[in-house]
Amino acid sequence: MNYLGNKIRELRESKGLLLRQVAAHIEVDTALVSKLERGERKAHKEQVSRIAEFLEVEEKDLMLLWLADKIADSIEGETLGMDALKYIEREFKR
Amino acid sequence: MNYLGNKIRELRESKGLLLRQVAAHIEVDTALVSKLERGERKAHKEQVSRIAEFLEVEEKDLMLLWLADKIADSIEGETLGMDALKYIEREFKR
DNA sequence: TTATCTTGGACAAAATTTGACAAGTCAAAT
DNA sequence: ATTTGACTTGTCAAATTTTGTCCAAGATAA
Repeated sequence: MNYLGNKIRELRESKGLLLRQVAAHIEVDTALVSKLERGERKAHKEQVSRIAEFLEVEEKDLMLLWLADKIADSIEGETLGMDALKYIEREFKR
Repeated sequence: MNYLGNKIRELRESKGLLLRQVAAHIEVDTALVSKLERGERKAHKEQVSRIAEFLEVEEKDLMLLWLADKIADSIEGETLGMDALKYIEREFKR
């Protein structure tokens, strides 16, 4: 899953920014940012913060997507995925 | 989180079985089974299958808990965890 | 073309996970 | 008090996964 990457790309392009500008801001190679946007690599929490800062969006908004990706990845291809989600939600309500 | 480990221990003890018997059946060290039950190590999918077989419960039942642990671990300590869960569920319904 | 932006692949470095082994605790039995 | 059996804990190297860079190649626009 790649909710965060898609969002980042959308934001970046809507602002007319280049990969290398984002890369410079989070101090990594341009290729890596390309991979983050396409979901080929996972961003670190810290990187998400800095990207939010650079793209001028609420850190919380990106962090939510970052977490959503983590969850989605953890159950990808699992038939019981949905059941497990429900189970967790029920358990958390205690 | 350790839904699976707790369940395994509960089942094993209710049947009066020993760690080393489970260990023998899934072909690992006894210490490892101890760790799996206490959540210090994560079981492999294949190991879950064999444990279910040995303890005579539906594989699905244990697999659900195994997945639940994965999800729980992926969001542990995250304030936005619940929001992310909801987000994923909504997305999945499409 | 030429310049600029982006992507893909290969790779080493770094981080994480894994499971065995040995030593440890503890309680019950002898 | 010692032994025995069940379980736990610490350590460690091996295996696996993840990360990020470099560089070459693909796109795209001017």
